[in-house]
Amino acid sequence: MTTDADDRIARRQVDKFAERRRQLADAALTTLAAEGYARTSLRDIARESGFSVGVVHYYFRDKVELITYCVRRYKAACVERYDAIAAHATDAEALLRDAGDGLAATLEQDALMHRLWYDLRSQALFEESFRLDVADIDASLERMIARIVDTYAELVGVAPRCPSALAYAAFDGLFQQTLLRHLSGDPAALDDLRAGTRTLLTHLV
Amino acid sequence: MTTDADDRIARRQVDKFAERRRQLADAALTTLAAEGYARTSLRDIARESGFSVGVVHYYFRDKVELITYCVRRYKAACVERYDAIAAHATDAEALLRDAGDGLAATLEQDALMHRLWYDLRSQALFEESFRLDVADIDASLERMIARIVDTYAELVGVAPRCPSALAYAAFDGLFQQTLLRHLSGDPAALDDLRAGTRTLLTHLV
DNA sequence: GAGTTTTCTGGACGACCGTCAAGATTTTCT
DNA sequence: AGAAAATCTTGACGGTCGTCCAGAAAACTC
Repeated sequence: MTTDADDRIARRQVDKFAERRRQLADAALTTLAAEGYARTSLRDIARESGFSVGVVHYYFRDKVELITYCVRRYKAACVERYDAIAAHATDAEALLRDAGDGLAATLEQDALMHRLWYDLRSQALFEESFRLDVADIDASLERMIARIVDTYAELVGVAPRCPSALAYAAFDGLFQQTLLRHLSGDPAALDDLRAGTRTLLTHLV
Repeated sequence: MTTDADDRIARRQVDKFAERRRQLADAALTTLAAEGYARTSLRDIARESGFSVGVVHYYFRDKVELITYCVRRYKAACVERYDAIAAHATDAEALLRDAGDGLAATLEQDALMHRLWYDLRSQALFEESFRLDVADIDASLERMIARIVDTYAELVGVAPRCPSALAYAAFDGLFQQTLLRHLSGDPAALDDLRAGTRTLLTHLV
């Protein structure tokens, strides 16, 4: 049987392997965010990572496994980011402001990642390989919006008036349209997102 | 100078050339709808059209010109389809019903074309070549939603309470989420679109 | 230090891509 | 009927793609 020292050594190697996979996946996400799914090759990803294409194949069975791993990694980052939005508001007005500011902040700071999200969600309609992971992300996003809507409803002392799927759809549309405008250079886009968030929350609750 | 007969002959040839371009573009749209932008090659399009790749190159300078022409052709079809939605309602309840039924009908009948639309809109964020045409389509869609919202507002005798861009964003999100669900086989998707259309109209006006 | 294991490189392969052009075929004109 | 123009086919080209693998280099073990 192996000793604790054996376990520690084996564990260190496993951790090293996993750490390299994360590193490669981060290079992949960077390239995907910059170029889009359709225009990203394994050679591009390798170049971004500083390793050869052979290393990508050493750590991932094929391109599909790498992309799927990336989507899962993206999801983890997503959940972390969104759970923080409007998490501490204690009155309705503060929540309206924090929700709008939170969504505007994440859109501005991670515009290219959000663009990638819509790209991948769209690609998932044509390719099976990461469709379930994309659906998981959508479900997380819906929960985030439901949390904000429910919290707002509580703070104004009413029950929410529409299903969480509809609220999510409306916010998703607002976010996506704002992203398009922001990426086109529209200076009013983020303020319109804040105002739109307020309008949707007050009208849908 | 040319005679009338000369004009008729030249015109017939120009028409023949344009007709072949439309035919090739329709084959391209069919293939794009089935496979998505990323996975569609000129060879695939040629195969769908029944002509060789050389014919595609005879009528279009390159792939970019073909895709751009397709997007414009798609836009024309879009505008025609959407201008008919809820165009004849004479009371608020009829408009709510017609708008929901119209959006549900077009989603159901042209699901793959709508999927293509979201694919192309997403691609337009990464490639310049058809970005302006995609923006034109978005503007048409916004006008369509604005028309429906304004008509509803008139019928209930109030002014609309939110900007057309926000109304369009919310409807676009609803439509897209419904498309995702419909394509995944969710039997309730279209009914939820009808219900969601009603909720958005009544709450945003 | 030698042997073993892990990690990584770089070249090759077959397939596919967009584009081009010579020439065949069809259509039109005289 | 023959010539000209228009239309179309087919093969080739250079480039890119994902994948594979022999072997080099680095790290590790004894």
